[in-house]
Amino acid sequence: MTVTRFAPSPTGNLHIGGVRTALYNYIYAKQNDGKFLVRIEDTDQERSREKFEKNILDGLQMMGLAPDEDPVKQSQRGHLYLSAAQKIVDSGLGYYCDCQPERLEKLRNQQQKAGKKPMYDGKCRERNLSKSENTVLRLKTPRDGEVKFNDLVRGEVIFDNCELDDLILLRSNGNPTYHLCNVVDDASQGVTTVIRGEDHLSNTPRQIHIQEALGLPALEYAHLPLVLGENKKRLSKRDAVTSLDEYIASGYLPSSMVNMLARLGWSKGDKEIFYLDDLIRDFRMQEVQKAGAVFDIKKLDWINTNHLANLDLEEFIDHLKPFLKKESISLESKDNWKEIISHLRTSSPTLASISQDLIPYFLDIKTYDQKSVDKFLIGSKPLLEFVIRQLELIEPWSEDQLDDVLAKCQKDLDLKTPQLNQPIRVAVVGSTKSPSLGLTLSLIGKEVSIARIKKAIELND
RNA sequence: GUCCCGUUCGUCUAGAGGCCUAGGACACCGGGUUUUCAUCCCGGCAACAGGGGUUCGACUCCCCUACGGGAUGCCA
Repeated sequence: MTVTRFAPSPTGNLHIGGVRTALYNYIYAKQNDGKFLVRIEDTDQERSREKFEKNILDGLQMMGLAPDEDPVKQSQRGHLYLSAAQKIVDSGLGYYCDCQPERLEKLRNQQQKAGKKPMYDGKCRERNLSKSENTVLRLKTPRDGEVKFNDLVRGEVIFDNCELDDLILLRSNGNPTYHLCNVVDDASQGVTTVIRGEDHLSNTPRQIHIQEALGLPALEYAHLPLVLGENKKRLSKRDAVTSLDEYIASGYLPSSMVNMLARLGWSKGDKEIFYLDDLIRDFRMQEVQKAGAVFDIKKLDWINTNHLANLDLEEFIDHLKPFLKKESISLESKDNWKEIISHLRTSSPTLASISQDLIPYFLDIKTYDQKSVDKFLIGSKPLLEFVIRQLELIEPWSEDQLDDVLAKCQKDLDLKTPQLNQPIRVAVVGSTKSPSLGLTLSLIGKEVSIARIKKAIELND
């Protein structure tokens, strides 16, 4: 059975690169009727935090990428690594080394200066040292030959063993290193396919050597191209929003994030809108692009617009509610809230900005758009006074009636549509952004509309 | 520095030797939807990194250069 895993280290909040890795792991497992597992790689005690672990797990849950088994934590399986290390020692494939960091650093510098690849020189390889307080355990890496593995996105990948040195398995403090843990855990969790970022490509031959020393079966790999920022560099907190939470807080739907991340580095014909189910059906790891891909927020906006539009009204409102709360908008404060939402739901690409757009329909106008005021409100006093007199007569206050009256005003005043409508619109919603004017006024209601136009007139004085 | 991986419109990509006058999408620009924003529709702009091969023929195969990324840790 195919078993994949997502193995984040809890040293930060779940970031979108991680989400993509998890997503591809999840999809691949589901496509093969396999299992998707999560492993928390928290061996870095300095930087690992419980809250990050929670954030990662919650994030996956939210994205619909829940693991098929309870996540395991490396910090709780120390014995596994130690016994694996012992096995390597016993089989003579590892050795203790007491070379000091200072010596190693000097060595590296020299090698680099000489134009060579920095590598441990194997000084202790045949010294047969036994374990002591400041020895590390190293793996005896084969000196010649090559390592081959199959990569689902790159095909066959080959590394020369002479490029690799004897890596450290156990630190001098006795703790296992990342590579050892990783290999041991993949084996113990029954992982068959390792799907991870391209930054791990050159780690792979090292890990294969550990597998071989432990007599473990070979795995299948897929190294994903990295998610890049606008600067074409690996997406980093420094120059872009990286954490999933922030995207969700801006009002992007989880399904939009899935769609966006899946489409980054992969495509299927002309199709652009995908949901998780579509991906499980259509995605092919072999079709994944080899080069890194830039994360384009504009494309995300467009995708989100589509996903939002595909929601039915009830679902849409459920997603919108937390954002309304942030703006202190309560739907119940208006009888016609359903009507308002259904007309405004496509106003902006994110739930957060839609909520902003909704403010004038539920609360007082918070801010007037200065440009709109300058352009349309200044000098509009006579016009607005005229309009108010007409509006006050309207009964019932319906879109049709409003359209008629507005058309009549336009004729009476001999104005073009925007000349009449824009000042009214700005007076009523604070900007030029709103549905057609008759509809806008009907949604806002007679009393409030007239009050706002009066206020706009005062503003004019 | 060394090793590895990569390189098609601004961005995401299609393209597995002739179907390519290089296709789609986002963005952008212009037009339309009885002249607000958004939506929607129509149209436009725009790319095979460069140089050598191989071949009747190369975006597609090979080599070199350039550029970008990754790895070079007792981090993961």
